[in-house]
Amino acid sequence: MLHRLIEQRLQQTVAVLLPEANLATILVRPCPDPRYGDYQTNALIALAKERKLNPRQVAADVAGKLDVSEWCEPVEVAGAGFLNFRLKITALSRVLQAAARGEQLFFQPTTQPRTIVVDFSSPNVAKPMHVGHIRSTVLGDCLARTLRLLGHRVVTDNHIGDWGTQFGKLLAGWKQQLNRAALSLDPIGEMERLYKAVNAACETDPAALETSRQELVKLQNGDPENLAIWREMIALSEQQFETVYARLGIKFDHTLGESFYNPRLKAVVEELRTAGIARESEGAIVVFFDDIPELKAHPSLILKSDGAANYTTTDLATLAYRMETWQPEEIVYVTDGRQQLHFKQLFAIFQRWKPQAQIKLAHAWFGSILGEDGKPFKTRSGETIRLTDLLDEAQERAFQVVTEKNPELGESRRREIARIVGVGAIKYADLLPNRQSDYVFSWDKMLSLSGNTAPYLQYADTRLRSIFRKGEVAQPSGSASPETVNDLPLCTPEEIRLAKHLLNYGIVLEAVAEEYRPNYLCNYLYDLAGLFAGFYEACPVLKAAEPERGARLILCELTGRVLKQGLDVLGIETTEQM
RNA sequence: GCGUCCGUAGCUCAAUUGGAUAGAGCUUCUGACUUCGGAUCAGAAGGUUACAGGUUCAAGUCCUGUCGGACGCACCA
Repeated sequence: MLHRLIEQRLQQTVAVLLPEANLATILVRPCPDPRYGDYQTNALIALAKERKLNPRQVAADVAGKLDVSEWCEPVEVAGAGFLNFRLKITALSRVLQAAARGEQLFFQPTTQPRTIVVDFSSPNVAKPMHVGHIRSTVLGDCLARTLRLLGHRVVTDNHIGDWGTQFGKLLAGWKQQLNRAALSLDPIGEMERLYKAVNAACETDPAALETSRQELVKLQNGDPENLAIWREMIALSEQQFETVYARLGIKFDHTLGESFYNPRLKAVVEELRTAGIARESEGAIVVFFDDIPELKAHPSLILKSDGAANYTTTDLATLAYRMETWQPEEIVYVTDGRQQLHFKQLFAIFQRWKPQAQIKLAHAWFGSILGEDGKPFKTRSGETIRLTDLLDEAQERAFQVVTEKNPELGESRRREIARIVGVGAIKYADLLPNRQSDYVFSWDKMLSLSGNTAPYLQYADTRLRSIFRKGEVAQPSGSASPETVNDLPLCTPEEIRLAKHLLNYGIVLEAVAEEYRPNYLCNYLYDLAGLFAGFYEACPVLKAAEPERGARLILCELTGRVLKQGLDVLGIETTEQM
């Protein structure tokens, strides 16, 4: 893309003027304010300060030697020593024409594809998927899609919670008070009821607690009856997961739950013991981090004093399995921020265990879910909002709006549009905030259909498509006839601003992948849709005379492609009508 | 007590990680030609970025302290 070409030329020039400069720091970025230019660099300021030179003088010297006239208007030195670059319309036009010919869509796939495992969603067996799962699910899916688009080999793995102490209570409840009729009607609701009932009993009745403990031990020892019940609970839960994922349009390459790793746990503990990484302490097997100040006060258990493994053990086994199976260069865990300490410990243990491993381990954590009162959104009885209910509500609200706006459409068509709008609104509401912010759950916010929301972006897309429909112009699909695009006049400010914004698509995709932050893409697309709306108001397309008409059609086509692909990366569908 | 994250417009949030005059949406107010779809657009109003210091050409962003909040700190996942 153009900013890269400018950057290369700048680096070449700096290398000549200041031979020992570190060129990796010489970067060209989009200008925050279009008044100053389209792209800028501030690297010369720091460079000059290091050498005790006058920054403005260095900037002026570089600007004097730098030849970017192929792409830019004369370079300007500004402020403390910024260089500002403003694109020539001819250069802009060339990039758009190349895109119209299908050569690229304002980004370049990576030249160094990596294998990246994305671990996300991870719901628990026998529990309803609730609003707490949606953020991991939607974020993880978006990151996986972004990395794939950029050309990486992505493996998505749903590490479901199908093992653990909760099964003691579930088994006890299942045996004592299972209602088969209720189970067939609403399996998750019935299993949740059983768990809550036994859980409540355990708080007052030590005998109930003991029963649950014994059921758990039997399960862990391979008791056939308990294993059969456990498998049935998993099967019922998986049906629920599939239903929700189908509605969200999300697929996993693998669903390997915690239980999958049971056979490997003993070996993990043994290896860590013999390697001297873990040792016995107070009856448990523990890893200490005396040499890591941050973790000094936080040792990590890998085997409880009762001989059972825990979360950390399973995660270590999972990590080892993924290394052996897929040889990834990177693993991204998308979970709640409350697990930060756990992942710091996990990564530290892994580093000692496999010091030769060349892998980037990343915890892409997100904020907690709060209630509308700002207090923690806890899953006490009756307080959970099921994901299925949330989706139903979103689609129903969208249906009312669709019906109001398009009463002439048939119901099934309106339902389909409502599905696309409703699900899109929920996903977007989850992707738009900075992922590290705490998440304030609010029906109105989640389901809002106005403002910076998915429906706004979807609406921009339908208006855009409608131009091609109305004009009976085939929406070119990447191989537009070159002769129609030889001349691409961009005259109005609206056209130019829109065109320039298109060029930055790739920068944003790379930032999303680099920092695991889809909100950059949300904001980019919102700006794109806004610029398109401004263009749409100011610049008639179909009524314009040639060559404006052709140029504007190409601008529409490219905007449509970026918008559609960008929304697709967010996991959001578009629709012809809405 | 220790650690992590945070405090930005009335409300909900951005700010590409140290860049130039801190931006959006919601809300309120004012406008938009018999218009390629008004789920739209143009404009107005709204700020001592919790507070006090410090670092430097430059601080919402980094450092110190204070106040306020959320979360986490060996046998849950």
